[in-house]
Amino acid sequence: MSNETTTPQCAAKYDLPKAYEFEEVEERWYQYWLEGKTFSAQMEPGRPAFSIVIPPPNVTGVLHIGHALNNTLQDLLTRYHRMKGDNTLWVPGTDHAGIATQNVVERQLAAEKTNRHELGRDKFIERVWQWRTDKGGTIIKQLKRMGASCDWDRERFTMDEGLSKAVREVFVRLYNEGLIYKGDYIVNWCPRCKTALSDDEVEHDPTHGKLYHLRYPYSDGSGSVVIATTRPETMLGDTAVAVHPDDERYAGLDKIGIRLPIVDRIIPVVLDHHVQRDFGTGALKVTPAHDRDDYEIGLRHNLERIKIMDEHGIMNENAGKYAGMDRFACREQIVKDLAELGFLDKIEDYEHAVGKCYRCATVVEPTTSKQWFVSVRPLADKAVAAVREGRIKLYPDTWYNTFYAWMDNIRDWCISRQIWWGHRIPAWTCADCGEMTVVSLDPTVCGKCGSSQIEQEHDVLDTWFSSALWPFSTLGWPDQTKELATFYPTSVLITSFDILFFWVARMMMMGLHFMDEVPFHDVYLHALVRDKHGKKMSKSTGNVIDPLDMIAQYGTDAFRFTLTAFAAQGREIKMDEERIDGYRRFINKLWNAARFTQMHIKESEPGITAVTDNPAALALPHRWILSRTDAAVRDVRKALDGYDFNLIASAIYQFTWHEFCDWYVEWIKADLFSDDTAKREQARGVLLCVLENILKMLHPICPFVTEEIWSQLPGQRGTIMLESFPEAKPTWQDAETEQAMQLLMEIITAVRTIRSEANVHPSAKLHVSLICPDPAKRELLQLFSGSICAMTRAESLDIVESGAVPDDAAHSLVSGIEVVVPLKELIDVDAELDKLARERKVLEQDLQRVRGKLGNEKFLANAPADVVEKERAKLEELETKLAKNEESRGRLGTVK
RNA sequence: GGGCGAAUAGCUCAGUUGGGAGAGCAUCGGCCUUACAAGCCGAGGGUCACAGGUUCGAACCCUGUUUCGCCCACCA
Repeated sequence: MSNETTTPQCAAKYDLPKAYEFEEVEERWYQYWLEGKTFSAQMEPGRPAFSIVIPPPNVTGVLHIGHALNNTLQDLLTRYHRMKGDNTLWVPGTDHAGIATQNVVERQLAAEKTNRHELGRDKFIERVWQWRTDKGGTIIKQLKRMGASCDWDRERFTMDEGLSKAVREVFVRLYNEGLIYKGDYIVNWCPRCKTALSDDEVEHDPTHGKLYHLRYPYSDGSGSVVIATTRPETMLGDTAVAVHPDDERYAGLDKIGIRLPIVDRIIPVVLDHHVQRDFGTGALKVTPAHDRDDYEIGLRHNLERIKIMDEHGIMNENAGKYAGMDRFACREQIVKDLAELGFLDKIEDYEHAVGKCYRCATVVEPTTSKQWFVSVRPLADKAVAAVREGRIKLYPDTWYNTFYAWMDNIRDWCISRQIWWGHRIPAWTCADCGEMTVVSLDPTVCGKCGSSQIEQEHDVLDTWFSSALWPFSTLGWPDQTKELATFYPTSVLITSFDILFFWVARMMMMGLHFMDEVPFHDVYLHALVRDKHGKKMSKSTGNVIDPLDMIAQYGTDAFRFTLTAFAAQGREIKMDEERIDGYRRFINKLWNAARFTQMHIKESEPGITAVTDNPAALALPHRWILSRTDAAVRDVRKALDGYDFNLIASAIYQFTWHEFCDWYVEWIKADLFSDDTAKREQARGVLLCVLENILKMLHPICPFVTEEIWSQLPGQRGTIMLESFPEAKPTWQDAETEQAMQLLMEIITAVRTIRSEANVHPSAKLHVSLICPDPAKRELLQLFSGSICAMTRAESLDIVESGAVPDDAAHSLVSGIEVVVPLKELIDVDAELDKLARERKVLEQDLQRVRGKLGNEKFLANAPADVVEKERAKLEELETKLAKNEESRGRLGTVK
């Protein structure tokens, strides 16, 4: 053993065990990387930079398979660019997740038989921070388990001091620009969370409900109109009935009016184009305080807004005798009462979309309330322009249409939330003059009159408000930092498509507005991970795959490889555990290829791979594998640069297993055991070189196993993480060599097929003849007769220019070469005849097609010359094959 | 209602400027062969959803239909 191998690795050199054991390896290497600060970014403004900000998981989160996918893709890009030599930064962090986190802590309090109101606001906030310190680090630990190479010294939290400063700065500036306003509008209200929700935070679930048909009498007693509703309790707040202006059924009704049952209020009939004449009876009850559309109708016709519920979803004093009832209990009661009074026409089963809180699934109640809004139109226009001009690119490109459509219809963004955990709105109202002071530092007096009687807004900001600033707030904005100069705009954002509008679009708006520059150049939107049947994973269905289970069972690398292999653009991901196991086998295969390499190259031999510098001097199989390596490198780089993650995985898999292991390693075994030093040297040098290239290409996907193997290879080695990523090598490209190898491989496969079909035991020695009229090919075959014998386990090999095929031989034709294997009594004549008959059928079909083409004058006239030439060559080959087939059938027929 | 996507081997999917249908897994047969039985060698298997059209030529381009999935939307 050489004593040069004194590199202070994190493990001593050892003979690799027969199977890869990932548990210990993963733990050990992650620690090594952390201690070596290998993930740290440098502040070098000049150098090409690559930066990603993590989509911050909720601080309450635990790693689910979507995180696993998302972070695997980010890590593999980060590692790729780091190896390419870019100054690379991946910013990690978590989101304070207002409602979600508050819910968690409130549940804790409930278990302690108390609640936040008893505790008071300050104590409650303290309690949340405490929770964050104790439990908030879970997902970060899990990301480390995934191998994430984030710059952990730069971990950020949306409630950090720095980020909070950014939030206030943005709020104040937008307010001063008139882009933030406060007003009484209809919003989605969650009676459980007791807060307003933005439109995006409401999910519409198809729900089985009832459609109630209520009869409203005309005020003059001359008749009645039937209206339909799914929420009959809201009739208590009705202030009009609307009909379409052109609806002749109700002509003149607007002059009369309606006597509202139970309430006994006279309400007007208004004419509004919004009403769909063909729905129900074409008459619509209007409750401006509890329905968005009705709210707008109300604005158009100056209708009174009567709120009939409080913030808990309990009927209020305006509900008269129903006051104090829960909204759903009230619904039942009111239907009963209307029925008794004869105002209920009928009840139908009805399936419709019901809006629910995305956090707690409570049915939201549209209601009017005072809220803060962002005027998004001017901000959205900038974002749309940036995307249209190609300054931000979306992958896959199918998202452009959806993006534009959504941005065109965007409504103002309700940013106030009536909870405690979050960034409190920096606005103070003066008790004396009533003016509002909006400043970034807490004021002591009113900005208008100087009074000290000021009180801060109680509401906090929507969580997505701070997330929208993430790409620049994490880099130190509003200060002019080196980080911003070096890493903004970030390179790419990788996220799930379901937060394209929650988050991605808003980052574009804020980034463009405050940095005057896009927040990222590329956006890669990946799919949702579903189960293997394509169903959404959910706890209730019981089809959830827990990433930590997968890691424990198959190892992080196998899991990461699987996620990468599944990540095809525009495809949903149907996760199948069997695939993970398949890729675990792949990693084990690689491990064993490394073991094999290590067996032959134990000691450090600097310069052993120098043989690859002059490929022309190498024997054919070496030239071939180098040419194939070059092709693989080009494929992998292209796929990486285009975010075609599935192609990265398949290119590496295919090359490693089927070209390197199956062909190359098998082929060079004889050389590795040879007495010829030169032969041995070449084989060892190329073997090691190609393995190294594979490890480097694979490292971004499978960081652990590649690092472990790398450290066990001979020579003084640092971490593979900081090696340079393989580049295309034009000197390795060699089409002629690939063609020659192709021919040899086809011959070998032909012999193996004959062998297998005739059921010849592998230990039974064979004699093979090759009839080859082409002198150049004959020379090639002669040169590699040893390899052909070894790969087919043939005892002897004759290569002749011409000759007759013996009666008892199996044979096939490959590229003009006749492969003949005399089988004596081994041959199964019937089976052979069957096979020939099948082959003949195929040949005749092919011939018919080719002759048809070549007989078509239009084809000859219009098709490119090379295509015609190819068809001619094909015709010739098919004719030869058919002739040989006839010959064989005749011969075997006589044997029989 | 509008938009987007998908339909190719038993399953999951490739198939990038239109030119002889591929991979992995599964299945079947044979093998412990100087790294790997977590392996090796070989085989079978497809009317490229359907119907038209363009073209010398279509899995691919166009039109329509069917089925499935997703997103958006103010039919109460």
